[in-house]
Amino acid sequence: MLKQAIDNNRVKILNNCKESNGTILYWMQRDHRLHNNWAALYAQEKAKELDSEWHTACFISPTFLSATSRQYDFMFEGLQSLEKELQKYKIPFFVFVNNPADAIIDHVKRNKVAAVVTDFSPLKIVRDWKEKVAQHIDVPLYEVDAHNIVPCLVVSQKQEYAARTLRPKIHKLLPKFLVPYPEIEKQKTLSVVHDIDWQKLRKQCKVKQDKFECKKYIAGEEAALKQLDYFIAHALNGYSTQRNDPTFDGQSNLSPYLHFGHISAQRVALKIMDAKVPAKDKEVFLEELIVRKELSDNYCFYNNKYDQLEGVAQWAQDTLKLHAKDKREYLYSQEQLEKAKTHDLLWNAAQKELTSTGKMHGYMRMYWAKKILEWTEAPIKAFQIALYLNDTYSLDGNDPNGYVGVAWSIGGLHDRPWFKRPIFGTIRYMSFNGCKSKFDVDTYVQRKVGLFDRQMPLL
DNA sequence: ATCGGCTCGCGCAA
DNA sequence: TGCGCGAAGCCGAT
Repeated sequence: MLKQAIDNNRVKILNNCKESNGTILYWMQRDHRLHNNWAALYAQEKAKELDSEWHTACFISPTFLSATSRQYDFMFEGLQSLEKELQKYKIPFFVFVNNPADAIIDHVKRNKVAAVVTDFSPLKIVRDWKEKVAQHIDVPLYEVDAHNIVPCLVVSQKQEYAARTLRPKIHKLLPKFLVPYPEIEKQKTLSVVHDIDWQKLRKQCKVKQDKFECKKYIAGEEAALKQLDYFIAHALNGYSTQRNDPTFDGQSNLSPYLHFGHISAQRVALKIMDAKVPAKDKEVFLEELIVRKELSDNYCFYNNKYDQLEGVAQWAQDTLKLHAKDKREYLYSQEQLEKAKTHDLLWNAAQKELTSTGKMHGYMRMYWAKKILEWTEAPIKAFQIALYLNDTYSLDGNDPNGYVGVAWSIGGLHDRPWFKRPIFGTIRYMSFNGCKSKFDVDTYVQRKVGLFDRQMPLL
């Protein structure tokens, strides 16, 4: 009997097919890493069971939602470092740029594949691909949640109302799932040797060229681990009080790495728990890393209107409708906002931080999105613009976290109603004066574009 | 500097 | 059926 390394609750079979003879294909979709990856470990385990071997393949869509060159360049950088790691472990690696579903179906037909293993994503487009693949291949398609510590489908079977309803469910299951990972083993021989022409593949992608100069960060697992070490050494101590001060680089800056799966949240959590800092700081960070992040997957999985304002609670939609005709003191177009041309220097600085660094400080993200609601003619329009800007310019754009962040800011998602105001109704309001009382607005505003403190390793 | 009110509804206790 | 309390606040009173 083989040792069962993976909790079977992490695995879901998406069709009714039986395994045949051949290799195991790991369709790496969301989590671009070899180590600390339950989907890769499951592929390895399946291969052992069949006394066979496993391969890894990425099927890159030529376009993806609102992603542009900045996210694709970062992703390709990560995949190139992954290629080297896979070589070390003698795991064949294939990369295709095509419609993912069609490309996988084709690949499975042409090769002797015993089963396909993939990772988990709550996004509609990815679920559609998987459904098509599941129907058109004649071998099993296994889905393994490699992204969440407590698997999204296990922790809750419904859309959760707020963090407070998900939190106890996560904490109850953490001892079962927050465990160290087994090792990936080297395969005996690299059975398929082929060169990947990265430049050619990148050219096959049809994403738009970035309109703004953006810092270039080093992608991949090694860079992510460096960033994590930097955060633990310099900013974790005091995190609970300093994280909401955007003049201070007190955030982990791990979100681009977490988004592309260059680093596993589970590994981050285990490392944070070991750090020698006050318990309160760890607690606050882990709350954000685990509860709030996994709440985003919960929302997107159980609410298929996650990318529209219509997805939020009725009370929030009602209150926004009631205030639809309220006078807007300032009205800006998407283009004015994109170019950071508003009367509010604080808002402009946040927008420039986004376009020039590919990240915006977490606290500013809330203020930024709420002001878009205040300065556009309709809440639906505000939602669309905020999502467009986030998904186009944030390195972690097109992620459940982004959808939920915008829905929280503009649609009161996972939040409670607050004091009535024009335009906002009972959606929580945030003000310039509030920022002024919390941090030094001038220091934040006066930072020149490109000089925001971002300790992520530069390319 | 600190406090209370604002406002809705889930989940649990009774 | 009642009650406590919640993902990040604001504002005015004290």
